[in-house]
Amino acid sequence: MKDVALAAGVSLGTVSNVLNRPDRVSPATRAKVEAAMAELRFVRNESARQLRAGRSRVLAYVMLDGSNPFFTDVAAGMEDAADAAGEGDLSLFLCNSAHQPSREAAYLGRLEQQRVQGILITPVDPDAPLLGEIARRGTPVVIVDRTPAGTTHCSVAVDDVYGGEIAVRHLVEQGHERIAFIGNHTAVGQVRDRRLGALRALEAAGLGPDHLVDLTTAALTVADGRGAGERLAGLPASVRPSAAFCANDLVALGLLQTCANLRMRVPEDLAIVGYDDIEFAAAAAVPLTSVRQPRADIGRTAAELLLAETTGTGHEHRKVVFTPELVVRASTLR
Amino acid sequence: MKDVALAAGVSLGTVSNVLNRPDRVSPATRAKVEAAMAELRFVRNESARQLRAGRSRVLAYVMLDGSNPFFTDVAAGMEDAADAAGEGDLSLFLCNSAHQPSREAAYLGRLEQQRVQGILITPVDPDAPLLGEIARRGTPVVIVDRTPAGTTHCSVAVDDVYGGEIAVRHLVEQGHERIAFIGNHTAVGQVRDRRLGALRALEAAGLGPDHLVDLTTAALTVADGRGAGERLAGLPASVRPSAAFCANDLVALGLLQTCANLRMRVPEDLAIVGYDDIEFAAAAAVPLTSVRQPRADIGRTAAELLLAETTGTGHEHRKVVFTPELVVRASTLR
DNA sequence: CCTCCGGATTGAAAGGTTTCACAAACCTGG
DNA sequence: CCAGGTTTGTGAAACCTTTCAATCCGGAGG
Repeated sequence: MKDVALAAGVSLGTVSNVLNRPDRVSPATRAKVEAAMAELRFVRNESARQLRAGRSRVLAYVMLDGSNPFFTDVAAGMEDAADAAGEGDLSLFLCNSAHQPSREAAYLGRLEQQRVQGILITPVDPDAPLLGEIARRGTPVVIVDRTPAGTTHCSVAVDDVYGGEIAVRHLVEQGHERIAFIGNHTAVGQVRDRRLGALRALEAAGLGPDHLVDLTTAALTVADGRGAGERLAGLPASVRPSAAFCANDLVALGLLQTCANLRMRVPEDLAIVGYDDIEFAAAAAVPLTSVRQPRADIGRTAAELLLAETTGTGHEHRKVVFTPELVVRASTLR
Repeated sequence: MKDVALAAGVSLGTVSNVLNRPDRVSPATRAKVEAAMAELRFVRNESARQLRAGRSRVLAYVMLDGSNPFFTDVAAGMEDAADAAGEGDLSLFLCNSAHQPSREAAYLGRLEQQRVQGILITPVDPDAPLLGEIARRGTPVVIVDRTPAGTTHCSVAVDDVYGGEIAVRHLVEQGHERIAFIGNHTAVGQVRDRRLGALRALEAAGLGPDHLVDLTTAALTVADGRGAGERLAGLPASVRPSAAFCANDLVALGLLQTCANLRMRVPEDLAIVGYDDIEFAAAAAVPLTSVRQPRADIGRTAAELLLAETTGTGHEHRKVVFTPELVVRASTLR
């Protein structure tokens, strides 16, 4: 900027004014300065800018799994919200923790040091103390697609119990009485909630919890789905479920693939319900019945909550919960 | 840092030493300083750090399409390379241009102002002058999965002509003589090259260019594939191709879906070859024959080239070209 | 002709770190 | 006990902006 000022024959302050308050400077000077900037190939230094101004124009989304289309769709919703709100002055950076707590922590540290305007995150563990600390230190954090126990952040999630419920209710209505649950459910969290919903639906139909057959996987990938499919096929016919409810679509697609390999017909031999309704679910071997989450809305809402927190005064943390819906396709309709 | 220095009873320079050269400071003082940092919840200010130090510890990948698993897999390869090279001191931020030149330009501007260490990009237009300007101004740029005409950057790409060639050679070997090419080929670029390879394979088999039937799409999405499928099905039997080579897997999956809807059997009525071999290709309705690109290697190599450029002295720009391979599955085997 | 006003421009401080020359304290061996 | 060397610690400059009070200038009003 000093060089530009020199070249244009004005003071440094004027160059800054051209950049930040162009209306405060006469058209003639502005033209001179702009010419000098072009001439010298001036590029603003964002570090200095941010250091002095104190604020940053960057949001970040720390995704749990960049290779799962669900999260990239959520991210797309955030981008829309940021574009709409920021008047081109706001950008969203994506970080992929790939389920690794260490990577997640590294990104969070970096973002906090960078003094980003706010952090959106689908965390490995929504109750990790680190998230609360960051929020307390002043960087707003919004939890996406998870529900934290505490009240230090806003969050946006989907009613997973209800999602599980409608999935299994549908299967029961189709006449299934033994249903596999395929996923990595733990004591808390999303997958547990989906399973809980499944149990509720069974109960509502007068079927006990023993009608749910757990096939536990390590994670929720296509490969896990394939493995679970093989285990399922290996069960004796007397106990083998006639339907499977998968904790996400990747697992369901893997399961579907195993079925194709083993010549099990879907839905005749096995009905399948997935979760997330990613784009590929509709294009699958047998188009997949799935529980649709409003992906873009989740992202958009999360970004809006974050922006409200950074701009608004007297902010109250909110927990938004969306309601999923069942999309019925061939994989459950005989 | 001033506060920390005060609290620990040392000078500001010492605090900096604890942070940057811990071996230069005695264990006792270091402990004092670290205690003060913890007490005061000190978070380093990256802007000031970068302003003074001049260097940044951030790489960025500007993806063309975040919702295409191909690019997220490429990004994963980059992350691995960054982790390996940076000793935890380097992070990769992802930006999604979503095919929009304006968004791409906005990200590039932001990244340049941020003085990131380097930019990886799959550009909308690999020959856009902006990229050259950025490189000339000093931010290294590596072009990913595209081949720029000029020589201002390193680039990593895949031999698309060869990819098209092996795809269509395979179809010809399977006895197909009229082959649809589904994609948005233009005067230059990737899709054109794949089509060119297809023509070569036909020629090598003694079949003229009229044996390739162009079904042109607007973009390369699943929806485009569906649309192309409907057009293809509408062709009179006399001219309808018996096989289709799709410019990417998303298109192929869309096509496959239309086939299922219209009761066209794959591969009996229509053989299909995709491109990219994304994970979902194997899990599709009929497992998809596809041209596999070494996605993670592309990303890894690109990041390594970028890092070599930033660290090494006397850097020469290189263009790395990988060779794709055909993965044959049920969609072409009758 | 003078005063006053408003818009345009200026100059300097401030923001939080790194770096480097330098000073202080300590240790070694003679 | 001292010269010389090593280890620790210090202080100030520099990095590039933004911001704001202060100055300048031309013109309108009296």
